[in-house]
Amino acid sequence: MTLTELRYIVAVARERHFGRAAEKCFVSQPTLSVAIRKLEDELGVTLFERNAAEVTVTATGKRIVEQAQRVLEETAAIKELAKLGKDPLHGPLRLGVIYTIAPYLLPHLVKILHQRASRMPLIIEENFTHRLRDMLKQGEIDCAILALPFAGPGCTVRPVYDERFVVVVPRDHAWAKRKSVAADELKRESMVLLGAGHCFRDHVLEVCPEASRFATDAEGMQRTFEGSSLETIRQMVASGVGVTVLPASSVPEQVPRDSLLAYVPFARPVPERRIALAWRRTFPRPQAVETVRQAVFACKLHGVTMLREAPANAA
Amino acid sequence: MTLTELRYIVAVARERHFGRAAEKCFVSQPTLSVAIRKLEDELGVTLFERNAAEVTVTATGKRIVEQAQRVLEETAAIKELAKLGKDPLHGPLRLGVIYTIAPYLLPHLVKILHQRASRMPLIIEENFTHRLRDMLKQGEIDCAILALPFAGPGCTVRPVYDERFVVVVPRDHAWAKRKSVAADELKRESMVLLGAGHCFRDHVLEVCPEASRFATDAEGMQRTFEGSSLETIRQMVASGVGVTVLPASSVPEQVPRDSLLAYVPFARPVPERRIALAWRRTFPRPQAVETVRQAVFACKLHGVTMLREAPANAA
DNA sequence: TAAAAATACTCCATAGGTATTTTAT
DNA sequence: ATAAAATACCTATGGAGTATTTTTA
Repeated sequence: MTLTELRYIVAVARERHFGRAAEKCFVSQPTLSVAIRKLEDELGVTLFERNAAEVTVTATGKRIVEQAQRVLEETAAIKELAKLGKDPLHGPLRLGVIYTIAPYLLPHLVKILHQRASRMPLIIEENFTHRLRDMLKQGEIDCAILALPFAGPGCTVRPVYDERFVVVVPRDHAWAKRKSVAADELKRESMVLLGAGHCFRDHVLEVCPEASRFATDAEGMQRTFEGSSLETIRQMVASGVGVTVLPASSVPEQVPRDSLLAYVPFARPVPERRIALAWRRTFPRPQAVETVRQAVFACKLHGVTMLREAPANAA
Repeated sequence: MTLTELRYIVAVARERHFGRAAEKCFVSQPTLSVAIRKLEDELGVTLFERNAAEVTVTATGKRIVEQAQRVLEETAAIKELAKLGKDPLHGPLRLGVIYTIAPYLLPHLVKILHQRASRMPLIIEENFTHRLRDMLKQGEIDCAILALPFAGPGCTVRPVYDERFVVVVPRDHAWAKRKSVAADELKRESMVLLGAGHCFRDHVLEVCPEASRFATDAEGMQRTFEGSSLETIRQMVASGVGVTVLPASSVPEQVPRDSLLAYVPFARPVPERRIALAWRRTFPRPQAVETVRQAVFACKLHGVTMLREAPANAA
């Protein structure tokens, strides 16, 4: 049984005439006759009664023709689905973002993408880098925004921006009024770090290797603390537990007068992290990804350098 | 797009592996790859993301695969319908019967067919011969029981029984006690005939050509009357309008003691009509028709001679 | 290196064409 | 005699095969 044969029997049932039905199907009359005979043989049923005068549909034929019409309608729906699927900016895009980027980038990104690709809603997955890598591989998300270094199997990775780190201290801290702080000054301070699993924790430890979970001071007092999110850490610093380092995008543009916190730039060389967009090489909507990339470039973030002319691939 | 291709994509979506999917479809892996590539090209959409590691279904692919499954289910229903349609004794049979046979034959016939082919309900059409011929031609009925002569275009006609005619007179008529009446005796009587269109009217007029709508007696009194059905005629005779001729099957087996009518056989040669079963030569359920024919033979009708060994075709 | 899909090619089944015959009115 | 479907026969597309290559983890 073929879809063509079904189209033929529907045409014959409609026209009640092999010749005219053949015309409607843009085939010759013998082609139609043979095809219908073939289908009748296969089904073991006579669908049409042929008369020199006219063609009539048998009772079984009528039922089968109706069913054939249903089949053809359903196949037409496939073509419709395909047509919709052709527009790469149509249909949801599943975007993964690491915890230390999501709350600060997404408000900008979502707004821009909503303007530029309104028919492409974002399904957002906030998670750790390693989890995003797995989800990319499994096809649970389509692309991800995360920090380098990153290597996903079968993934293309393109850097999108560099983000400077900023020192955060309590308002009454000695550094609060300083123009800058050097990285190695941090080792004398009590520090608040993100918990394990966050790549940003590792970045900060690179800047300040002396901090670690069980670091203590000369008197044996604990001097490194952990928070589960950047916002938690910020609150801990505000309450005087210690100092910390945050990515620039998480720093408010205007620090309120009554803020308990002060944000101090690093002295050169300013530590920073490189943020990238990653997606499966095989993901069939590269234009959707490119649209996201361009939207990231359009985000207005302080302390961030967009990498518009980035080289092809980077890892 | 072919049904085969749809089967392929459903298999790949299920197995998430071209090789295994190919096995399930009993084809080689390249065959499957090529077919799916072809469908993707035709639809202009990527259905699957291929990885060395694994195959994942795209968002559009998922929708299309679901729709493909629906198509395949509907095609399976076609096969089911065909299977049902294969049994010639399954599904209704549309049977036409002329007015002067239906009320007397059908009670027997329906009972027998209900026993012999319970899955073949009869759709009964009671009408004039000429109307039944048209309906046969149009495929509005499948076969018909009627009186010869009959010629339908594209029809096979087989005689099934001969039915004697019987004279019917009022109880107090001079012939009421006679053993027989000769046909030419009728011309002296007032007669009640069926209305125009009934073939039985013509049969009776062959027996008694002197009767006609405007026949009058010596004094110019009307002597031919018409009724619209055999039962109406019977009542008119009972009320004393005249005599009539009925087919034997319409004569009650037991005449009630208080009947106002008497039934008198014809003297030889007994006039009779030949009843036949007719159907379109192209009707695809000859066994259904044969079943009806055999069922007619099994009917117990008085004054009727079944033609079991009838010759092939007769007109 | 190994596993999987893609490619190259070959073959044959069959869908479709044209010309003709059969059939029924 | 005519109109319509069936049949005969031919062609070419493309579906399916095997062997091989490419790809990527």
